[in-house]
Amino acid sequence: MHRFSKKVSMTVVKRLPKYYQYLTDLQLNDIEKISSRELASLMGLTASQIRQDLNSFGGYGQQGYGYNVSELRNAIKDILGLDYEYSCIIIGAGNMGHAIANYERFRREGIILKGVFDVDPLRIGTVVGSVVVKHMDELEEFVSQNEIDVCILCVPREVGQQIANQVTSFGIQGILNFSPMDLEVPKGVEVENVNITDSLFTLTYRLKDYKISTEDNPETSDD
Amino acid sequence: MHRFSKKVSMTVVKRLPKYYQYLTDLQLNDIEKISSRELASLMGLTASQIRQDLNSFGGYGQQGYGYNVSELRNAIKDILGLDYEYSCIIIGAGNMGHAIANYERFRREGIILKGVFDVDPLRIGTVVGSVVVKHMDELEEFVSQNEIDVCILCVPREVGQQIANQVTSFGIQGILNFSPMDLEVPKGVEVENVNITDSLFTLTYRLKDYKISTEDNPETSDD
DNA sequence: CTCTATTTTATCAAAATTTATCAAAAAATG
DNA sequence: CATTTTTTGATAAATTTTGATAAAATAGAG
Repeated sequence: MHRFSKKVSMTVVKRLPKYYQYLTDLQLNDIEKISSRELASLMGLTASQIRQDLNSFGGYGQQGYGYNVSELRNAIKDILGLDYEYSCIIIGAGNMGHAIANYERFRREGIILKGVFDVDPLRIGTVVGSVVVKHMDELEEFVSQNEIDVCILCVPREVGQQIANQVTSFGIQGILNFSPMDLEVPKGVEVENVNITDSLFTLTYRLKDYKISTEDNPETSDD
Repeated sequence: MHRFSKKVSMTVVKRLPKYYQYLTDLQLNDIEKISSRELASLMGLTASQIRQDLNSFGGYGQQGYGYNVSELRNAIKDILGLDYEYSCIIIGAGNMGHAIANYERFRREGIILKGVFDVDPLRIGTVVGSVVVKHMDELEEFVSQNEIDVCILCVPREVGQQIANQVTSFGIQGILNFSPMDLEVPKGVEVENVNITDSLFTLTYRLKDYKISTEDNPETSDD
């Protein structure tokens, strides 16, 4: 099996969830096969890129036919690691923590919420997404008794790094980081950032850009 | 006047918010100047890339000195369009809508929340992030009376496209989309997606990847 | 005021990514 | 059953992005 023989670039990996999403939709609509050309038009990519992307994991397509939707979907599901069930905890039971805890999609794909932690006495003991919020003091013992794969960090910037230090020292290897900052983590720990502010700012950039390029005479003078 | 003469790639633009963040932190720590080498080490980039990135907007640095922190920060702030005040509305007053509405950082950078809309009778009339939730039926009139730059979409997948159609037909040009789907929008409308599921899945990919690659070969790579 | 150490800017080379092309395989057609 | 059409996978070409370095400019020391 050559599937994991050569390293696939992160550029390609970042597109995989989108493939997975579209294939899931196609399957839900009882569509059995799809060609790279059709999928490209659907997703707004080039057919060539799709073939190249998919082929970096193995030959899932068939010449003259295309790709079998459910087969390809299953393959990508496995490639994304979704054939495995992940245990996760959420740290920070604020609005963002709530939002994630109640995100149905995560559970459906096998990401199981095992605990929610906070330091605010008003939050501790309340139920968030079917689990009872515990105090951070209980985190270490909890992690030692439950194998936790992923920590979803929804805490303020000021404490993000400190909590990341804690959870990694307890052995957690994956962090989905909603705190608006970069984290320094030990080798072997994977961090994926969701930086809402950064996203908003690229939007404002594009809005401004559009305004300027559509104005005839920009009078931008600063010195 | 070469500043807006050649188009800057999205790859570079996506790094700007991060520069802005780091420069803000430096300024807060009363650091007046910084060289590309220092900033590179701080941010985990190469000095060369930083120089190239910054120079694509203009000569903010000074040879033999480096970059003046507050000057560069202001420049990037303007480049990101943050010299302008944006009016925004949130559609969907669920947990995610709440989370965004209470995000202090947005207001601080000049993104002003003007309204929150939903269809759930239980939510209408409640206060979210200092504004009262209105029914979607009031959206059109509200938008016509208040110039709204950005719509933050926090609604379920099923209604995302339909609501995007509405808001764009009312003249809104920018959408920050938290609904887990791609949106089709008229030309001139800018959409920035924040897809939490996609982020989680790239994390699970990397977790699995790491597991597999360390089973036989305990060599690790860093970026 | 001159000299040296820094550090940007501009340029070029290298690496990575995307797109295009095409032979080979499979399916569809008649 | 031969022929045409479709479509992949592989390779090549084009484009974009990154990294390295020489040239130019500045600060600071003496």
